[in-house]
Amino acid sequence: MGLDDRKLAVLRAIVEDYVSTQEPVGSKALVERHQLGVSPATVRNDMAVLEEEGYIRQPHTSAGRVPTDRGYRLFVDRLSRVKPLSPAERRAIERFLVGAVDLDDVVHRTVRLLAQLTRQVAVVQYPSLARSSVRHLELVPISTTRLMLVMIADTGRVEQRLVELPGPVPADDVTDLRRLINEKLTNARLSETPPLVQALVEEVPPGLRPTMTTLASVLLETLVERHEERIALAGTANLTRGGLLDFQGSLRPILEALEEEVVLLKLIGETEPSTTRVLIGDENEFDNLRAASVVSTGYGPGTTILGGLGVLGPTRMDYPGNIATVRAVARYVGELLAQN
Amino acid sequence: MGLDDRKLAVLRAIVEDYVSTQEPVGSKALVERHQLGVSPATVRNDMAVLEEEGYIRQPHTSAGRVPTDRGYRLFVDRLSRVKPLSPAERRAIERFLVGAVDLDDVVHRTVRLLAQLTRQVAVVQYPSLARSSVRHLELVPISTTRLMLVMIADTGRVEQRLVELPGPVPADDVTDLRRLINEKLTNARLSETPPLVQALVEEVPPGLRPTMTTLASVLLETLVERHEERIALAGTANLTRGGLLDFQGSLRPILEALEEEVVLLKLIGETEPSTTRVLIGDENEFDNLRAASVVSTGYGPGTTILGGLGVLGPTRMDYPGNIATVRAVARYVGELLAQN
DNA sequence: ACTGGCACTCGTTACAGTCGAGTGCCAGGA
DNA sequence: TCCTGGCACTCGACTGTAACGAGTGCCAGT
Repeated sequence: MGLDDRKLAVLRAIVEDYVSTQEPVGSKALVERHQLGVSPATVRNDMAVLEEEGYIRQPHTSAGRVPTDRGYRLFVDRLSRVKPLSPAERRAIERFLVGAVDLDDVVHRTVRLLAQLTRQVAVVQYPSLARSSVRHLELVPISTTRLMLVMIADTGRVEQRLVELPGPVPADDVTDLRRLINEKLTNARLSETPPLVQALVEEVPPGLRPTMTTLASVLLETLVERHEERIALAGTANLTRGGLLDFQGSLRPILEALEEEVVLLKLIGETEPSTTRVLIGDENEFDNLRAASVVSTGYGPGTTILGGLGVLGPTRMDYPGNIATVRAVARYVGELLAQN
Repeated sequence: MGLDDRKLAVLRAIVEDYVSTQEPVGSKALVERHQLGVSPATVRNDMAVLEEEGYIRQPHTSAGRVPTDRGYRLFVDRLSRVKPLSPAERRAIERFLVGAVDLDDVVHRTVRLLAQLTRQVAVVQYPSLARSSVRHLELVPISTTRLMLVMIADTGRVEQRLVELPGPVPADDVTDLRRLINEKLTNARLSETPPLVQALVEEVPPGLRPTMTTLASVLLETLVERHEERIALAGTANLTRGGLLDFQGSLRPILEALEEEVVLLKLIGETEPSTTRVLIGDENEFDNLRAASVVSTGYGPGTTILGGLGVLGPTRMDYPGNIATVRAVARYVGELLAQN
C-alpha cells in the first residue's frame, strides 16, 4: 500500500513522541516538534491513511493518535535508527560486571544492570545446562550407602544430587567409579551424554554393576532430563512507572506471568544466534503478556549461545534504546564468560 | 483506659469485618453481623472510646471505622483466636512438599505453597550457612594452577568457588590437602571454622604452605565472610488483590523493597526460636513497607533455626489464618530437613 | 499536492444538587 | 449507672448540566 516516505516519517514521529510523553499525539504538536516541513492538515491526511492501514489508532474521537502493535512493528523493522550507547552507559556496564566472583554473582549483577539501564523488567537465564559441557563429576561419600553427586559444568554452573545406593560401597570403589565416570564424561556436551552413560554401565566390573546402574539413572536425570533452567529477575518495580496507564491498569497478569519460569524461558530462551528478537504485544503467545513487549537475545562466549537475556516492558517502550542495551550487555557477559 | 470486654469484642468484630469486606465498618452493620447483644448506639459509644485510644479511625467523617496499626496489634496480641488449619490445607502442605528432590526444590516448593495458601507474598530464606555445619569439602582440580572448592553443608546447601593457586600443585598434593582439610573441618559449625582454618595452615608440610594459605583465605571467605544468604520469593501477583486500595494505591515501594535481599533478610531472618513474629505497618523499620505487615518464623530440624520464612501483605490481612499457616509450613519444612 | 478554515466530536473539568451511610449527642428508661 | 431510640448533622459518592478545548475530517482555494 502506498506508504511514501513522509507517511513513514510521520509514523516514526508519532512513535517517538508517544513513547516519550505517554500521551496521544496530535497533528499540531507533531509539526511543532519535528521538522516535517508540512502543515498539520497534511499530517492529518497522512494520519488518516496510517490509521486505515492499522498502524495507529485513536483512543477517542477527539484525541490524538497512538501507535498500534502493528505500528510499533513497522517502526522497529524499518524506521528506528540505531541508538549508540552513551559513554556513561558503557562505563556503567563495565563497572558493574567487573569483580563478579562466581556465576551466581555474574547473573545477579547482569540482571540488575539490565534493569537499571533500561528501566524495565530484566530477565537473565542462567547458562543452559543442555548446551554446556561437563568439566568434572565428583562423588562425595556421605555414608556407606549414600553419595553426593556433584557436576561442575564448564560455565561454572554446579548441580548436585543425593544418591541412595542399593547397598554399601567401599571407599576404594567410589574412587574407581569417580575415575571411570570422569574419564568417559569429562568435556562431553551434556546433550550428548546419554549414550556415554549407558556405555558406562556395561564397562563397569560386575560387582559394581548395581551401584553403577543407580548412579546412571541419577546421572541421566541430573544431566539431561532435569532441564530445570534457572532464571534471574530484576526491576519489577519498573512496571509501576507510567502510573497505571501501561498494562491497561492491572499489573496482575504481568506479575503472574513473571512468576512462571516456563513462560520466561519461552520468552528469552529461544533465541537464534546473534539475533535480537523483539516481541510486540499481540505477537506474544501468552495472553497475560498481550500488553507487553519483550526484547531479548542470546549470550555466550564467542558464537555459542549458552542462554538468553532480555527486558520486558510496556509496548510503549524505547525500542532502539533497549535493543542497543540488551545487545551490549549480552556481548559483555559473553566476553566475561569466555575469560572463565 | 477502661477497655472492657465488650469494647474489645467490638474491636475484634471491626477487624474481622474489615479484613473480609475491605470496607469501613459502621455500627449498624456490626450489630447485624455479630451477636453483640447491644444496640448500634451503644456500639457507637464504644467506637468513640476506641477511636480516642487510637485503635480505630474514620477515613472520612461520614464513613465507618477502620482499624489502625495499633488496633491490629491489640487484635493480634489479645483478641485473635487461633484458627486451626483445615484438613484440606494440611493435605495440601503434605502433597506439595513430598517429592522434593533437593534443597532448591524444597525451598521453591515451600515458597510457592506459602504464597498459595495465604494468598500473600511469600518469602523463604535458604538455610543459613552461618548456622549449618560442614558435611564435606571437595577440591576439584581444574588445571594445575586452578582448583574448584566445593563445600557441602549438612543442610544440603552447596557452595563453590574457583581458586587461583600461587603455583602448580601435583594431584597427590591435592589429595593430601583434601584429606587434611576434611579431617579438621568436617562437622564443624561454619561459624566456628576460622580458628580451625588458621590452624590448618600451620600443620601443613612447608612445601604446601603457600597453596594452603591461598586456600585458607578462600575458605574463610566462602565459609564465613561471604554471608550471602539466599532468598526465594513467590506470589507477588497477590499484591494486586484488593484492587489498589491496599498499599495506598502504589505498589512501587513494596516491589522495590522486595528486590532488596537485605530488606527481606531483616524481615524474616531475625527470628528467635519457635516464635512467630508479626510486624504491623509502622512497626516495620523500612519506610517502603509502612503499609504492609509481615508474619514470619524460623524453621529448622528440631529446635535449631536454620532460616526464616514468612509472608508479607497489606496490614489488612487475615492474621490468625496467616500465622497458623506460616507456623504449620515451617514445622513441615523442619521435619523435611530433619529427614535429610 | 498542499494549505487554511470551519464545523463537529467528545473527553475533561467545574459546579450544583441530591442521596444516604454513618456519626455524635441527648433525653428517657431499666 | 448503663443502655437505647431518636434526631440533627456531616460529608463523600453520585448525577446532571454546562463550558472548554484538543483534535479531527472535510472542503474549497492556491
